[in-house]
Amino acid sequence: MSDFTIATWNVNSLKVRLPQVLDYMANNPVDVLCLQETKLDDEAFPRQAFSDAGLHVCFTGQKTYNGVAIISRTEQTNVQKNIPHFEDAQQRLISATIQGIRIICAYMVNGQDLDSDKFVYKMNWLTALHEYLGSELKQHNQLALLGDFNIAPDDRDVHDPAKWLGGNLVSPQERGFFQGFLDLGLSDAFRLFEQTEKSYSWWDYRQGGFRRNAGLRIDHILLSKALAERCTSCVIDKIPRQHEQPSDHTPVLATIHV
DNA sequence: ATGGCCTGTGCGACAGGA
Repeated sequence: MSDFTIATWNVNSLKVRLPQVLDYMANNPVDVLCLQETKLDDEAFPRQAFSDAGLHVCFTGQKTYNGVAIISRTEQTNVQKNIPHFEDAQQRLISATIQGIRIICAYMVNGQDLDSDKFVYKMNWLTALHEYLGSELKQHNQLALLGDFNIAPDDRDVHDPAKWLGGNLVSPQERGFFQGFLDLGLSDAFRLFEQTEKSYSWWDYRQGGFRRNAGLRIDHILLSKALAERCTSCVIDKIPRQHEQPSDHTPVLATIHV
């Protein structure tokens, strides 16, 4: 038996954060790292830097916006880009099987505002993801969905619930989709364990958000039953958020006894 | 204070993020 650690990190530009990502893989026992907001098209992706470090990688991206990647220490098979049967110009999802575990890396839609066209797109995107997850769970007993969900599932996950009440990222509609994922049989790995209060994964760059711990927990790891039963810890690693030139998100890690 | 910051684009502001 050994530990298998999977993680998710919205890097807010892989071009800027590449040294931090390589450093993170060199110095942490992370077997799989899912990245979001790479903001690079596939031609510009630094594949050589990862292969030089002995890492496997799959990715799908576009210039300026979005973009996702999965970094792993071992081979990846059955790589699938985007959500099948969902036409989408935005590159927000990639799946791969690694050591028998189906890994789905997602950068879910922000939505901007409840009366925005972008919120309509968010609802449609989440509907397509729910359908895809149902189909993937039928084929894969061991499945993990990791990423930037752009949903704070509970008021515990919001630094100032009164200020955010009902707004984008915390609306009943968005939380309904999160609950829908749980209803498929997935578990929020972070809530499998006792956690310190006011634990967040994102802090605004403005107004000293990190210093004041004015954050949100919007980056999540959801595990199928077979993985949740063998999950031994889930933590938010705040150290990268303390670095020079940090991403506004910090990594979330889950360890599974395999 | 529907601003404050950061990134990309591309060279001046603006879009987008959350």
